Amino acid sequence: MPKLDSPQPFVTVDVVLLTLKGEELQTALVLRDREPQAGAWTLPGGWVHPGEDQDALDAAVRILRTKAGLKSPYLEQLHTFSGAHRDSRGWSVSIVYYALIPQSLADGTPSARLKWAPVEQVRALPFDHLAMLEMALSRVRSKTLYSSLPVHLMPETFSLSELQHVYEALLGAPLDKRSFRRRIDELGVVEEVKGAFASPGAHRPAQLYRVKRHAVGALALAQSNLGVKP
Amino acid sequence: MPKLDSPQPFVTVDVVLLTLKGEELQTALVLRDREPQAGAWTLPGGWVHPGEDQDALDAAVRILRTKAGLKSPYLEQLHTFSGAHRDSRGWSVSIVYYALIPQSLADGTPSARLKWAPVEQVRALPFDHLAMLEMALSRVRSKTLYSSLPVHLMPETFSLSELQHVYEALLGAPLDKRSFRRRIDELGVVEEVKGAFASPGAHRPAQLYRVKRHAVGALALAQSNLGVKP
DNA sequence: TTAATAGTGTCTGTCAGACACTATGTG
DNA sequence: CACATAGTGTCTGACAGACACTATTAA
Repeated sequence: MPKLDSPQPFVTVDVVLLTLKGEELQTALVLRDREPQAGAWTLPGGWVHPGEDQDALDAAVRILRTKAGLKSPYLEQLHTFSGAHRDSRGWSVSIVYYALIPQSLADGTPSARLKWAPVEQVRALPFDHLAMLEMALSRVRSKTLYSSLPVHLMPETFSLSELQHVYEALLGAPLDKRSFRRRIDELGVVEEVKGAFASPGAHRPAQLYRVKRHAVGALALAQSNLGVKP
Repeated sequence: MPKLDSPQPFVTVDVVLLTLKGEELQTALVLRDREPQAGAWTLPGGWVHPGEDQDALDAAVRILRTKAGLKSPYLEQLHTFSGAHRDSRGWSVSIVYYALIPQSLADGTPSARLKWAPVEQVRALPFDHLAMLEMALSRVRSKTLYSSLPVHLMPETFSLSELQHVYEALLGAPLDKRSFRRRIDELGVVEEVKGAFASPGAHRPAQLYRVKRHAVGALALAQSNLGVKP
């Protein structure tokens, strides 16, 4: 068992919870109610409850439920931050997850203890929470280049143009419509909703799509760019 | 501070240490000397020592040093495994790293308590160590497709043909020589060793290369395949 | 009819893969 | 010389990006 000359690290879970409002990526912040950093806005997080949580993912789910009133969004482990000095209470470990939710779910989380902040405007956070946020943003943007991750930011049904706008907002660059649609089609993660169209103005209505059930992670990297022979 | 109705999780670090012997990827296993699983071969790991380690990476470095006699190979965080049942002693967290070393370093780790096992022949390991090994293999193979990660398996100097054989061993598929050399050149992580050639037989000697100092991670994903406009 | 966005047809430059060719050592 | 591997020149099919074109609605 552990060395007794010093206490064991304590273990927490933090969650970078992201949504897209309009063209703007926003992150959830909660008001800390105890020291250290009481009264500061931080990423939602908390202790692991060994009696209650099966594992750290379970703890992340519980934290999303209790701090933001959300259940089962896209949730994935990001990184584990640890060290003697990241928290003034001593040697600590934070297993960090990131979650993506559609705006409709984010709007259903009104609370004095939770707010949504545009990620570009978050310049400082307590502990090492800013590094966590930045790593999550980097991961999401990187996955946007080659996967269908951003579909988790979309509402139940959406048009391909709306999805393209989301990709463009995440990448900060315009995309070619033809290439975008080809790629989304190839990923095979969305399907038409037969007969459903969006008509938001004086123009042709758009076919609506939804995420396929049991859609695979769609992370399959092509065996290319290295000369892999078939 | 933590809820006192149950003890806090305990925190360990495990390392998937990989090298390539010939065409065969091998992983380091160490003999456990205490319960549970005393006498079993497991991944090298150990408790975090809060008084000694600055952070978990520091603990991984210490574990490599004390269990394998190695220092500062390529070392990167892989994933954190946690839960109530993965270790019979209770709710536990393992922050897992993976490391790559050249064969010459691996050969310098002779010990009755450490052995090298071909990864394809490892069918069972205690705790959840097999899942850790499999995730590390998956990560290494995936990064092989688009990065220069495998250079860390190479000796100080090496020819491009040798490097290609390593890539082929990792991917389990033959690569096209021209495409491979183009790609390695584009990655810009190796440089010629002027005047150094390998002459292992009755044929033209090969230019030797080494990893560039301060070579960037070379993980820059191209902004392509989505129609990103310049 | 106009305006505005949805969606498609199709060309073209680029480049990964294929592969033949040259280069250069040993025996 | 033959032989084996190192290294290069170059063609080609596929495909990402460009972009113009058609489709379809509301006003």
